[in-house]
Amino acid sequence: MNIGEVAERAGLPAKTIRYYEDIGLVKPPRDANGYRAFRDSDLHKLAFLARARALGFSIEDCRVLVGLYQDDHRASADVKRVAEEHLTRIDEKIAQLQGMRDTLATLVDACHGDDRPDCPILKDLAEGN
Amino acid sequence: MNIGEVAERAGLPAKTIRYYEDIGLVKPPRDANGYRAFRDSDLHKLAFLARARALGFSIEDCRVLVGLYQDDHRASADVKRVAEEHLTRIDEKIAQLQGMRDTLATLVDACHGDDRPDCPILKDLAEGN
DNA sequence: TATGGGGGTTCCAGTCATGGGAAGGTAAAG
DNA sequence: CTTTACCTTCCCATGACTGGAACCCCCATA
Repeated sequence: MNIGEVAERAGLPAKTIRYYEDIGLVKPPRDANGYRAFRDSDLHKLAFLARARALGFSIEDCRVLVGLYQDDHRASADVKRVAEEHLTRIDEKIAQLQGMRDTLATLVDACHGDDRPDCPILKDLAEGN
Repeated sequence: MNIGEVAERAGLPAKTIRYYEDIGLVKPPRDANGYRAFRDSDLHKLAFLARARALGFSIEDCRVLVGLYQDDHRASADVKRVAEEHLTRIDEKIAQLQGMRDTLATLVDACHGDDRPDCPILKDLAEGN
């Protein structure tokens, strides 16, 4: 398989796949013409990566997860720990965004949004209450 | 005021303030020795920027907001529009994270987390359901 | 046999909003 | 005078790509 087909099937841009090779996540062999010759196992791994990334795992987390995936003697506890830590980070991020959202929504609500200059949004940013 | 004091009072790292000057957000004059000599208005603007950034506005949004803030003839509608667009982006981001969170929480829940290799998390990543 | 199109390749630069650290000048304190 | 604490500029790194240039390769058609 060439990179185009793999990109299509894994749901990743070709650029991203080249990048993943660059950082050692996949190691497809090369054809005589220099083209990457992806095996089924490479495609499989890339699809795995695509899904892990879609769940927000960092590249380094992905590296760990792929390692665990390929290790028949892994302990599911190790996988779970990685996932739990990621879940915690996501929760923190959501909480942070939610805080912004609430403040922002209050301000937007308080703003008339007409052609006059008075604006509680700017007032808040300027004075910080 | 030197950069250290301004950093302290605006709640921004000195590095960040230098960066903001670099991209034209603030333009403090210089003393004879080359030190930045911040005026009250610079401090005020930097505090404004710090709060806008804390609400998640991008640097470009901040540039617009500062411009509106300094324009006595602004229409509050213009401010409100910027804030509403930002609010929408935040809501999208929260929804996206919430989706990840839910999937992840389900998977974590389903994983025994013991020393055996069977793991629904990896299974999901590998097969994608 | 040219030529055109649609693959593929590498390499370099840019994104966003900083942060780290080096190398050096300056000011305040003891 | 020396130490210490600032300040300056400059360049590199981050994460995870994305865009683009310049070039190679394979196949089909006129």
